[in-house]
Amino acid sequence: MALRHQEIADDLRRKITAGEYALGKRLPSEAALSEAYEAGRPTLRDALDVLRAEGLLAKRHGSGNYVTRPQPPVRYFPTAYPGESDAVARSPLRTSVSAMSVRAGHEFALLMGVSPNAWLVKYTYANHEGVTPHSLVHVHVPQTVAERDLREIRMVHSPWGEDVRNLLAKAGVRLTVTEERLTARLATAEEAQLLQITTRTPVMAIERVATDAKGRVVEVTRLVLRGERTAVVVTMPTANRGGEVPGEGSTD
Amino acid sequence: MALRHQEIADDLRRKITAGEYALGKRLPSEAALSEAYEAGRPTLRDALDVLRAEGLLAKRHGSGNYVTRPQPPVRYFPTAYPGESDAVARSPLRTSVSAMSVRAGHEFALLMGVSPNAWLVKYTYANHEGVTPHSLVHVHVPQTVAERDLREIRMVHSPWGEDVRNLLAKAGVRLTVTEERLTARLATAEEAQLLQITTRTPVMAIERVATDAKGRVVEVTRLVLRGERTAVVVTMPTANRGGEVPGEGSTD
DNA sequence: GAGTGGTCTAGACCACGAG
DNA sequence: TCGTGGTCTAGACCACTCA
Repeated sequence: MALRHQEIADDLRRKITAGEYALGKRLPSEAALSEAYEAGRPTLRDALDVLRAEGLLAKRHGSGNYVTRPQPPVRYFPTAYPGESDAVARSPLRTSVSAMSVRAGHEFALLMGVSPNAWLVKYTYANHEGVTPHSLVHVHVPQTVAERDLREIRMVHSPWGEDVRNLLAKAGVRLTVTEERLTARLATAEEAQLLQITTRTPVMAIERVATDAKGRVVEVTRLVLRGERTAVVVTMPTANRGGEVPGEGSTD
Repeated sequence: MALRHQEIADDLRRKITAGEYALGKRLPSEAALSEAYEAGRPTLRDALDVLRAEGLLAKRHGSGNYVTRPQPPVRYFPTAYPGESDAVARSPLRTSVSAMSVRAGHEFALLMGVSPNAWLVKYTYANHEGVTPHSLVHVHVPQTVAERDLREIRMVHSPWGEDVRNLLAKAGVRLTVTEERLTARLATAEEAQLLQITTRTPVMAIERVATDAKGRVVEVTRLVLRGERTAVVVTMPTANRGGEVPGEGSTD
């Protein structure tokens, strides 16, 4: 069963890659296209959604649908180390940071093993790719883990909150283990508004929990990244594996 | 600006969590609900999509919308080691495997540094969570990297293709580095059909590339996992970090 | 066969953006 | 101001499920 909006997407994709609709040019209006394809506008919009997800189209509200080329995605490396923190120079993102004090609340209390009334410092990173919002980062640190004021961030070394880790390091906090939990889901209504996307756009949601030598959770960070504009890269050496096939010694 | 389908979703969520619609019970039909809310059916269905993404609803074509509870997501660990491969016992997934020989083609030729005409062994893993398809895994291995026949897999140790790594290990191939590249995107038409989801469902797409000591790429695996049913967990020791704040020796 | 969800058309009104 | 995309209603037809 061929879906109508897929058929239309296939035809438009062909025309785009054939150059019939040139790079940077505006497509005919959705009304005109839906008439040309003898389709309803929702159906035609579903077709455009397919091409947008492929990076071939960009929508501009009030202006039109424009032909684009897929761009290489922004790369996110789990637990990037300070040594790599020229990341900000290589990153295509512009980052702005703010900080405020908040109460832990039940959710963070559970995660961090503190009282729900405990004070946290919450850093908010907003990353933009050109003028387009790309990702949101919220870093939470208990106000008690460092004696000096953590609120001050002079220079952004990474879009992903690495500066807070640097501040923690300077304050003598040694992180031992960082666990990251990644899911692919649709944007919530709030995220959609902040990232200027719709709730039908996939995002990569990451929860990062860092623990110090005493087992205390000293950083909980939540990241929401535009899914189709982000690649999470995990590189692991396989050399230190056991090397044995389990349950089979030399069954050659 | 409050969106109508969000308002309806909020109201339905309230009724579900309040027990007005009990767990396991069927909701009124979409036609009835759209009339009750004085909304169009597409709008009502958008509202149901929100609740489905939250794990509160499950759709059954021809039957109805049923109240469910969010289940803990399936966990995927990048480059799980054979030592952990009782994973299959802990996993809630049922796995079936098949293998076939295929030509590399241009895409894999580029990735693996082989000729497009080279033969690969392609393993396909289909994972089911109960009766629901959860994920698809395609493992590609050059037929030349191992002398023995790789086609035979006697027992599944992991839903993610770990068995192939075990076979490689037995054949004397030592993997040194594995890189995984993760993105969140919408399902393609083909994936949607195989996973019994719609093309508006987010998936976690993973490309895994394993290299041996000689720098050869000996395994390329593509995984497509239902996004809202999967958590990728990355745990990294932070102890072996440089520990220095870059560019600032003792600027205290 | 009756009822359900899956998809589509037709048409409307609103919010945004450029001239 | 006017054309654009964003959202919504109304109604239709088809495919699937189950009694």
